[in-house]
Amino acid sequence: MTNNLKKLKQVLAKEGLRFTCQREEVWKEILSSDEHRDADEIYHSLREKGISVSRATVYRTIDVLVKYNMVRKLDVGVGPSKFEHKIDISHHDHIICMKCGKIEEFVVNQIENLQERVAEEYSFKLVRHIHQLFGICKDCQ
Amino acid sequence: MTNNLKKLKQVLAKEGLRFTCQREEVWKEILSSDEHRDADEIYHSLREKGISVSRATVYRTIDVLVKYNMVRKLDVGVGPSKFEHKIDISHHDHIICMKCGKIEEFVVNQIENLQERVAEEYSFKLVRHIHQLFGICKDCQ
DNA sequence: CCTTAACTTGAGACTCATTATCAATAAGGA
DNA sequence: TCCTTATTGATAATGAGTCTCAAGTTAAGG
Repeated sequence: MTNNLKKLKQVLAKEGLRFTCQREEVWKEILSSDEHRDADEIYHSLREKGISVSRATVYRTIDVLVKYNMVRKLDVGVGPSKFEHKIDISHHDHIICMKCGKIEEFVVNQIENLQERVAEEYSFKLVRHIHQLFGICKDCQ
Repeated sequence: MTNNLKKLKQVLAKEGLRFTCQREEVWKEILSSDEHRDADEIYHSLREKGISVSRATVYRTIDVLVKYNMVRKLDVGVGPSKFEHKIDISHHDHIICMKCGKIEEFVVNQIENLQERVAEEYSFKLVRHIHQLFGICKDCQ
């Protein structure tokens, strides 16, 4: 945990930003769960814990965390983006149920490698990717 | 072309919707280009041709076309969604330049197959997928 | 510890893509 | 043609996310 706080400080320093208790709280809140939550859920969770942070600050902090690869932004096709921290989490993509919204994670290394090859082929420097499978889960069929 | 109009009529019938000249014009407009355009671009292109269709109708028509797999919705991460028709177009995914917005298309059959396997593994009935690579293209590096 | 300049915060206004509303209009079956 | 019902379009509403700016904090220098 202290390690992750250090990470936040480093990142803020690198960006020329200050370390504030709000940014610390947002980061700790995101770290505290492995769920996929949207900005508003994170905001309300902080509020319920009696921590006063504004919605704007939640968004602003998440932006930095996403930029430095500490948080992943998940565009689920409808409604607000979801976020998940990437600490001690190995890379994975998502398979999403179009009926109930359930999100499962998957990894196929072969796909990861093929993506790199595609980027090379088109002379792109690959920064990130979105790979989401949408379907109907067992419970909803 | 007549074939594609027939397709529109069939789809509308299946949905219990009426065949109107507005829906016809929107569909023809989308078919007329292989670019990735957003709803507003499609709307304005119709306007410039002297065809009077409202933005609302453009969106409403696209919804149906997307539902019936005649048009693909492309969420490019920032700004409005882009659309492309899927007539006589083989399946492909996209690699997008984060700087200039250039969109290239790619296909890797192996990836397609692996996706099917993932869906099976998680007992999902696969409906669609998003697979987008984001990076910096050669010209922007 | 104080001062100061610069950064950050928060509340709410704002943006912009998309959706909803609803009166007027058009489609298409009887 | 008439009549019922769907559709259209102008515009209002929505909702996620961003911007604004006065007031509050931070931290570097003295």
